[in-house]
Amino acid sequence: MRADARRNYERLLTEAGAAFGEKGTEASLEDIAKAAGVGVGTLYRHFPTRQDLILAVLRDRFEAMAATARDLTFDDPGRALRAWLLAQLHHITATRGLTAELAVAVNNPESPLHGQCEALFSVSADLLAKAKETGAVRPDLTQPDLATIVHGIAWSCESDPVRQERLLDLFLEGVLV
Amino acid sequence: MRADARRNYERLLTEAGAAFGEKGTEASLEDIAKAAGVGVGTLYRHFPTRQDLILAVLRDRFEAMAATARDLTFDDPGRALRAWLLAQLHHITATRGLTAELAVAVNNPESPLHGQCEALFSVSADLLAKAKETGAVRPDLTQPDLATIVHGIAWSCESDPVRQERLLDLFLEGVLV
DNA sequence: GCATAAGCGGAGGCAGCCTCCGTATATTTA
DNA sequence: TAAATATACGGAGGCTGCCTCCGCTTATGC
Repeated sequence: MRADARRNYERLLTEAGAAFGEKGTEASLEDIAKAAGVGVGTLYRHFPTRQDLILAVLRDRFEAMAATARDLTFDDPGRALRAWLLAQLHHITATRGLTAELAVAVNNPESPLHGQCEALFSVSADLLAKAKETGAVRPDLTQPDLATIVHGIAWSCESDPVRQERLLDLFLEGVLV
Repeated sequence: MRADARRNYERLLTEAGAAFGEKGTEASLEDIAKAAGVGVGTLYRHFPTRQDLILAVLRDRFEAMAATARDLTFDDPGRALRAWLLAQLHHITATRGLTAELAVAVNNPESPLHGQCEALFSVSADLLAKAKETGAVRPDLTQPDLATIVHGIAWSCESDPVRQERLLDLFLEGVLV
């Protein structure tokens, strides 16, 4: 790839992330191109469809999430699991505007991002298995349960991390006495 | 309101509900007008903005939900609360495509639908108070907690009522042992 | 039946989507 | 270093959907 092409690609990705975060996935692609200082033609050559652009932005975010996962410490399995779920919440919130797309990627095996999801799933699955071994969580809990509820919580109070954390704890601890 | 106007209004509402359910809130308004057998002008006179149309559709759904609430039986408070949350899940699922709008109405006091939400909130609040009295739920649980988690669950597995019910029960019972 | 208030509908201006292709520039080669 | 060429750029233009405006139509009251 030519140097100018790579440069434009990066700038488009940056501006797209900002625009999607501000205005949601319906942000004008012409505006994104303008913000990146290129013509629409260039945008469409790099990202033939809006979906391609969205996916490219998400791919970046997945990297960040995978990095977080690698840095997790594994003292108490129950606490480790909670920490990981909380980290996911923060990442999803940082991906404001794309939460719905993220959820599609997670739930739909057809998604081109599903492969990257798998890596994160396996982190969840490992932590979950450890937590089950030590009896920290109920044995019928599954990794998809966790993925789904985390996305549900992240989406339903997208702009309020405090409430997200509260709902996560309610979920973990239960509501019925 | 003239008879023909009322007729067109109703038909537009019906078609809009169908279109939003099928294609989401971005469904073409011209298509909706066509499906209802009227010109776009008529659609825009009745519903000056897309938002107005969405809100009108939701208003209908709220009525249905309020009716469900009135029919609730109040034997065991814990069970009654669960039944009400489950009923909400079903209604939100039936409002497929508008879940996000619904959540906005619930969370944003500025929304023109917030008034109708209040009626439903008070049902939740009553059931919640009763459940607390009998010690069926933890005392720090709030009505907004419930509203938010229900929407999160409904949204995160929009098309799978079985998983919705499972997640609701996980939430109620808790995950940590 | 007529007058008129109320309602209808689609033409048209505008914005954003996406394609296409002439122009410009990075890279390779001699 | 300069020519050759592969690669990339960018915006004009066709298209679709949004929304407004206003001349035409029709229900309703007298």
